[in-house]
Amino acid sequence: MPKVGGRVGIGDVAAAAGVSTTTVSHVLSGNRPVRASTRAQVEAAIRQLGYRPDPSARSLRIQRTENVALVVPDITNPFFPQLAAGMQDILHPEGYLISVSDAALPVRSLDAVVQHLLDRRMDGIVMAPHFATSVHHTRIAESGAKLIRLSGSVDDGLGDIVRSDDAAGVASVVHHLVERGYRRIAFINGEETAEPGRLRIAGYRLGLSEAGLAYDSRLVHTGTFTRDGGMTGAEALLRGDARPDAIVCANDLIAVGAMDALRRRGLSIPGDIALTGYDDIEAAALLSPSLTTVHNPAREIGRSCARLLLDRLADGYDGPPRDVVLPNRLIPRESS
Amino acid sequence: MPKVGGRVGIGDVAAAAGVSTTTVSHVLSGNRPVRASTRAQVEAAIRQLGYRPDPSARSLRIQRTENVALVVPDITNPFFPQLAAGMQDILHPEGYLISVSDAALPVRSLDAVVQHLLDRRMDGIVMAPHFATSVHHTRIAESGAKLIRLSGSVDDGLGDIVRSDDAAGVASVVHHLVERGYRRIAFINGEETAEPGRLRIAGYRLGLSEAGLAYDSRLVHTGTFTRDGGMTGAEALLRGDARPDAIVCANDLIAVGAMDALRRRGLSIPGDIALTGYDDIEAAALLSPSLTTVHNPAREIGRSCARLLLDRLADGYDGPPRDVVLPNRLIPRESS
DNA sequence: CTGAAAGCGCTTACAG
DNA sequence: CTGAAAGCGCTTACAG
Repeated sequence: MPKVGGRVGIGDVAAAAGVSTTTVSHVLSGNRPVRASTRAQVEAAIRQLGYRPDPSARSLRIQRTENVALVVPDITNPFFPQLAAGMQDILHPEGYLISVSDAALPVRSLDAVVQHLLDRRMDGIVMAPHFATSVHHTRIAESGAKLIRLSGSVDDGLGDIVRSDDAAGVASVVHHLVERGYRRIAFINGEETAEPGRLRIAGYRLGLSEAGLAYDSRLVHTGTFTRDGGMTGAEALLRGDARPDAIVCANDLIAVGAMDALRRRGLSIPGDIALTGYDDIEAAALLSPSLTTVHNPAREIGRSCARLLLDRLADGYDGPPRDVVLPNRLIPRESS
Repeated sequence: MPKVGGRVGIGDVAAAAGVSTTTVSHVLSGNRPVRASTRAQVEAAIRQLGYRPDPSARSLRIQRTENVALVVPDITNPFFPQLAAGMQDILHPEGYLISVSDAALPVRSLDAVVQHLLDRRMDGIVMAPHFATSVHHTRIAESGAKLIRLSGSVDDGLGDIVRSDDAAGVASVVHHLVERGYRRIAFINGEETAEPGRLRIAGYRLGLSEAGLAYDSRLVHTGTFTRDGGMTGAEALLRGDARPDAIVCANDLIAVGAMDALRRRGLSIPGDIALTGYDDIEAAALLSPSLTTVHNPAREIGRSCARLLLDRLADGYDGPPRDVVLPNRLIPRESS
């Protein structure tokens, strides 16, 4: 029975089983062979006493916390919970705990969040914020924590990268539209200063050229990744002298805004103009018509991050940073 | 300068400042007065050596981890990330780390998740899963971890409760419709076996009676909390002999399904029939017409949970469980 | 106002 | 195959 008024420790187990704490420890860890009969006695004592190892004591001794952190720019953006769920799929069964930190400016600065996590001696950190700089990455790497990022280049040697192939995703939308018979395919982009903006317009151009279609700058409008951006963009395209028969939007929010504009003009989707988005937010399936889009494999990205981390944390991988690129999936719906 | 090849510990600081580790510790904690000049020397040494306390050593000594866990049934449901963000608003500045665990069946059983968190010696646990039983709550409370729940009764003495007032929320929707001139107000519910189902229909009846309107069972349809449920429910109401002029839905997904059904019949919203939802999911604002709904104060709930936890963890509150009820906010939009 | 020392509960080199 | 003992880096009663 458990001691009154005190946690049962490895010493209690040892006493109950008539062995040393050393042996108890080795039964638990499997780090060295233990005679079967001894092991059985120890295991019986553990069960009987309800012994549970103390993680702080273990961490102090082994100099690892077996804690992993996920830093996101905005936990409220549905992409990130999916990422977290994917990480849990892999790391939970291995006994790792995942702390999620939202570095939402201006409430919490990324500097402070990173410092906090390093102070807490996280074994691994997955950095999702797009505004993270090499300063942050360097600080993490120097602290000894393993680093995984969602964008950037592997050349700095600071850690592994996992990402999805946005350009290929947009290109697959273009192919889908071409197959459906559309030829005058327009593109409404968000900010081109952002990485997604650059990658997605590149995908649009790639898709066109693969389909043998010419790039026509009159069919391209650059704005913001918002509903307003989509409305403005669609109106500009409809007023222009090169009228599109399909509009590819750089994200779903832009597509919602474009849908507003088309509806106001009395145009039918996809009858008069086809429309596509990117991201597959929840609303994409709920709109009428439902929106053709590309599903970002957030959960899969999370799983990959976790596997790369585990390689380094548990399996002793210590090679050069790896760059994992995951495919995106086209989700055809009513709007195209 | 930091020792080569080793973490700088409290002993290094003590040596550099020419004091004992006891004094260094007290400078850090403020647990006993230290002469100003001594403190200054210690602080200088800390800064110079870049000393950072080791949380495992501290936890081992003080028998607390300063870790808090949030357990959710599905991190992918947008309510829960908001909850997590609210908790962070309060707990991050206090130095607490928040681990998020998704007890999504059948992948991870709640039993296993709870056990895992207790093994990790969490100081506090916020339990959101609706399928948590008193067995789980009892195990948590007995382990010494502080428990906060999002539903249930405070009478079991197992921990604090934070919730929003769903019944009042639905009642406020009914009032809103009555003010707008609607009188034949129908209700489409989800499963009445679920707590939200029970609370929301209660709110509907409350709203009616407060407005002096009679309850008419022909205006009520019970189904599931899904888009399909809404479609089926709306069709049944439209076929019935008591034709409504407004439909209150027990959640936004039901409202989306009802919108499908109305649209198919060629009915205009809100011209022919007004429509409202509950939850304020992202899609509610993106639909056309945008959906009048009730915003669940998820972030505020998270903040309240964190404050109650902090009361018990840091401020020594040890009184009886508290029951915090937060108001919901009506979001009037185009559909009503 | 300050310090010497015990001890939190583990893991692991060292020894047999 | 097993054990005695050191030590991870802190905090805090005890003493002065």
